Amino acid sequence: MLRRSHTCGELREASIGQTVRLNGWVNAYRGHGTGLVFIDLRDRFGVTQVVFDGASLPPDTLNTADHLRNEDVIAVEGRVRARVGGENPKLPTGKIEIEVTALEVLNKTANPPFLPDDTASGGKLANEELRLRYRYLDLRRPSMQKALATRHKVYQVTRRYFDENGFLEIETPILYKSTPEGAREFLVPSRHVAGSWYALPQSPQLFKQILMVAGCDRYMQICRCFRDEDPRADRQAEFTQIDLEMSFVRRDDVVAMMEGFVRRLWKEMTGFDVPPIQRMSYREAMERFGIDRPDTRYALEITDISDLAAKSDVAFFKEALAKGTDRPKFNSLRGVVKAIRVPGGAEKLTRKMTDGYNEFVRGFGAGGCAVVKVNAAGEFETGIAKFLAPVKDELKAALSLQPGDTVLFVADTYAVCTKALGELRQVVARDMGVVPKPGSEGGPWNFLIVLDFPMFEKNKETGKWVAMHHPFTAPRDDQAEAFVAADVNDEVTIESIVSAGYDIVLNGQEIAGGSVRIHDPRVQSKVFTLLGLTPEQAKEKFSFLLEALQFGAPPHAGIAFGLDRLVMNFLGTSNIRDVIAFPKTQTGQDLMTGAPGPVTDEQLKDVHAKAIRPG
RNA sequence: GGGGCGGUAGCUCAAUUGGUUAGAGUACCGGACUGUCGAUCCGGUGGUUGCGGGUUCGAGUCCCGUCCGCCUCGCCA
Repeated sequence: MLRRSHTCGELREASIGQTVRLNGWVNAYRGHGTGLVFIDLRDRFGVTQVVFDGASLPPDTLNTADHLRNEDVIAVEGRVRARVGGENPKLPTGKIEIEVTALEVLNKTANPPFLPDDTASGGKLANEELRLRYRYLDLRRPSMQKALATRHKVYQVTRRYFDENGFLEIETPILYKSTPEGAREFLVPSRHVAGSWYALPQSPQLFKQILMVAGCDRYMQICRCFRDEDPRADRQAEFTQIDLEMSFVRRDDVVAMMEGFVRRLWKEMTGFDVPPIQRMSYREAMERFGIDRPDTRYALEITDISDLAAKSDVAFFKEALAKGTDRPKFNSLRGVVKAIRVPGGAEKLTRKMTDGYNEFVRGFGAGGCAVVKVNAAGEFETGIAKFLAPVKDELKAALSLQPGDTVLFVADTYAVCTKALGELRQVVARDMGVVPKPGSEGGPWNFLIVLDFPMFEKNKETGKWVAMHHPFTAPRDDQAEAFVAADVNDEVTIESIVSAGYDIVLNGQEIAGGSVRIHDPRVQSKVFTLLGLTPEQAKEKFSFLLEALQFGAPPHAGIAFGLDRLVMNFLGTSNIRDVIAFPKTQTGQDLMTGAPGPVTDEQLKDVHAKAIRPG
């Protein structure tokens, strides 16, 4: 075999005159069969034009070259020369070509179902189902190669940064014990212990805390996590986290370490200098943006106008406000009226759009979305305009309204209003065209650290308290004593306790989350009590961790980044499958391998399991 | 589990209100062609319209069921 002396991406004018050998795939064929054939030869590193000239080649070589087709694998030997027919500015190698003296066909291809060409004739990629079926062909596309390389670089920067900061990379088990709260788990039957099962980890949470007890001081891992829940565009059942934990630290130490990581990562991946990241409390995020991961690249903030609404003549405002004043904060059934001012919305938001908003907020349980426009004269128009007359001036002042604005109102309980407007805000932002393009080209990177989450929230159906992060999340340092002292039936106080948890939000997307962990047994037992776990039940579920925490656990805290989402941001894609080499579909299938697939009765017998086949 | 969109040649798509033999580009095969770079020109092969059923004189088109893919709600401590 003619083994390569160079890759297909590296030859330049400086190499003119050299004899070289290239290996690669035929990316394009342009033939003048009787005497001249051009082949664009491709590998992971680039494309180089090679020329077969009938004037200087044996006829059979020219004939073989004339029958080369896309995706054939070949080796050529030849001389580098300046392009005779003019440069191709589209290629980095576009100033040179290889005048072939020898050709070896390493492997002819079957006719491929589609070509791995980002700029395919017709301009469109084959549909994703087909691309997943033939993943190895799709991965040959330069943009997919770039995605793999980008992901690789994220691994390298990550390992370097944490190594420099004294972290040990430690692997934790994939075959793990089921801990049934949280996400649904994938299960693996045990052969040795009949009737017992492993679970695949949702995250290495408990192990990394144990590693702190074990004196590892600082741990990191780029680890696979498994959650058997329905996927989304940015979510797969099998995904990758950058997982860490630190000893002898408090909240701000971890947050600072994370901020340093983000700054390093963005600098190395994009050249962007991340400015100091703003902090925002959960409460403020919910009040101003209606969501715990606000996209702060645009305004469109939410304003509570309950007081003014009470003085208006809008019947459904008053109905909503009458819904109760029972509890003052999160998850509240208190009736409120909230509004979003949309600058310039009067012109841009069509009736069809605003009708759509009405439907949209109903999906979150709201009765509807009222729309009022501010005309050139500064007067309210459409919908409920005349019923707002009594508070017209106050409302204009409260929302800083200008001619040409549209105002969107939702009236319902605090919880429903907040959720509905928080989601609606994002739709309106897209409709108004105020969302900058994400990705490394053009759009700003807008980071936010969200702090002071409530420790607990009420489950809507059961009415029971659930941990907002997880049961080992500590209260904020200044809240611990109040928490220990609090009456478990005092809902207002319990709800007001904030945790030492933190999320990092990028352009409205949660890219990392973590917390200081509980190392005080009094606090831990109070948490279990609130969650409705008896000491026996808690021990049953988390025995090894609780036991470990008794033997000199250092104060510790950690965080995990969603690696897939980081890579998505660097590539500017909203499709998580673009950043995973072998992703799964919405039903968790791998279209290339056919997983999941059947197993034999013998295999099942070995693991003491029996399949229930639908039928 | 719910909602939405989609499935027609290897691929990307078209096909009028239900109407004759389901078309185009591309790929592939054959031919022509010595400076192309989405090469060009000529010719050809290629179809269980995802699958099953129904309505109809007649179904790619309408109806029911089902499978697959994508988006989304629930879910994801």
